[in-house]
Amino acid sequence: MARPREFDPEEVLDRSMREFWERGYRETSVDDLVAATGVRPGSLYNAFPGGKRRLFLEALARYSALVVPEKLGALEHGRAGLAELRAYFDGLVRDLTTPEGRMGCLMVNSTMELAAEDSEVGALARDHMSRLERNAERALRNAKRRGEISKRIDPRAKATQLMATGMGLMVVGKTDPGRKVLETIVASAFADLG
Amino acid sequence: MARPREFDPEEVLDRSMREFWERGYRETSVDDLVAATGVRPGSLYNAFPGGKRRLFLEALARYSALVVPEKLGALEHGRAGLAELRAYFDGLVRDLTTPEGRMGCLMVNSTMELAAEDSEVGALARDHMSRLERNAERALRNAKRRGEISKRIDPRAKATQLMATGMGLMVVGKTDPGRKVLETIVASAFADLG
DNA sequence: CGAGTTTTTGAGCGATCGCTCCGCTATTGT
DNA sequence: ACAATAGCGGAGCGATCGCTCAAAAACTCG
Repeated sequence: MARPREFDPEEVLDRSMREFWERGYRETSVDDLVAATGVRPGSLYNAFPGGKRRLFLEALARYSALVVPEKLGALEHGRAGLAELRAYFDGLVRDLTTPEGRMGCLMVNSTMELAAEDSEVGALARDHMSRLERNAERALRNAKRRGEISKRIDPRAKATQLMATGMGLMVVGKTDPGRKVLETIVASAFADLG
Repeated sequence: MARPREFDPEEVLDRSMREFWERGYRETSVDDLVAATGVRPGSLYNAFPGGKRRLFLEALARYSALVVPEKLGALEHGRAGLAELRAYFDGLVRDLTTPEGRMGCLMVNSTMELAAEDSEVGALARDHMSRLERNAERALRNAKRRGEISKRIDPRAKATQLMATGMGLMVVGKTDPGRKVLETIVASAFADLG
């Protein structure tokens, strides 16, 4: 072959993801990425043909594959029930009340910034939401079967509502509203399950 | 005096607001504003000292003063009850299912784009949310007093939840999810009021 | 009609944008 | 050792960014 690469593309993707997460797509310049990764423009464009946008889309995919599962935690498990569902939302609230956690969710940020104009981002955004919805619905079904929640609950509808509640938390969280507000939102969404 | 202005500053503000609404703050260039308003850079900077950012902040204020009341409708009235509260959310759903309505709410868009970095935008965002919350709370109090909703409902907490639900609708709406999803979100949020 | 004041106009400032290209360097296969 | 190959380094491309400024123009005064 030839001269080997001096950087790890996955690490570059990781650092780029962080940059996009902190600043958003448009506000992150290629110079920012160069500074964050230590990889110069020529090498960056050689390793990621398609430039800044492709790098962003791959960073989004990586976020979905690595960061989201971390946030979902036990909820993304077939046996998850009410406790895991609630733990996920409590985790969101906890994150949003820390300084670094206020960057929110890269997926939601990107949805607001780009989903309307970039259909590829729009598709990833839809996938993300339906993933949250599916996990919530399964947890609600398990919870219902185990008697953890009322039989009156419609898992499908409630899962959709909880997904939207998560989205709402991300918006409200951007205004640094204080932990109590966020806790009230979650508590109210869970209040009618009993 | 001297040479009179050839444009109406309020109309310029209106058209600028539309531009920021459609494209967002960063994606709207001064050239875009010049094209949208017909006012050239020199005159624009003369009429709005502080440049693009000040123009944007004044456009935000104008949105809050003119567009938001239109969307709130009868809800922003002292006697509003359950019907007006529900009508507001039905209006949101209706808007989000039209092509032009998918630009969402300028206030929410700006919150996501700028609230974390621009404290002036952050303050306007907080004001906006507390305004929605106050209106919802008053409507819920009226509804409770009139027996339109259960006595078990806590108007404060439920108002906070409904405000967050509105924010969630704006995020979900960006993905063009179909009317049914949005209706489910609203219906679920209102389901436990009875 | 000037004198004085403010607006309009349009060129264009320096900075930054995403990106390209080429000479150099490091590696592999023969 | 030497050609072939591919990544590195970094200067710099044309375009666009937000914004400024001097000169021409349009008004109100005396």
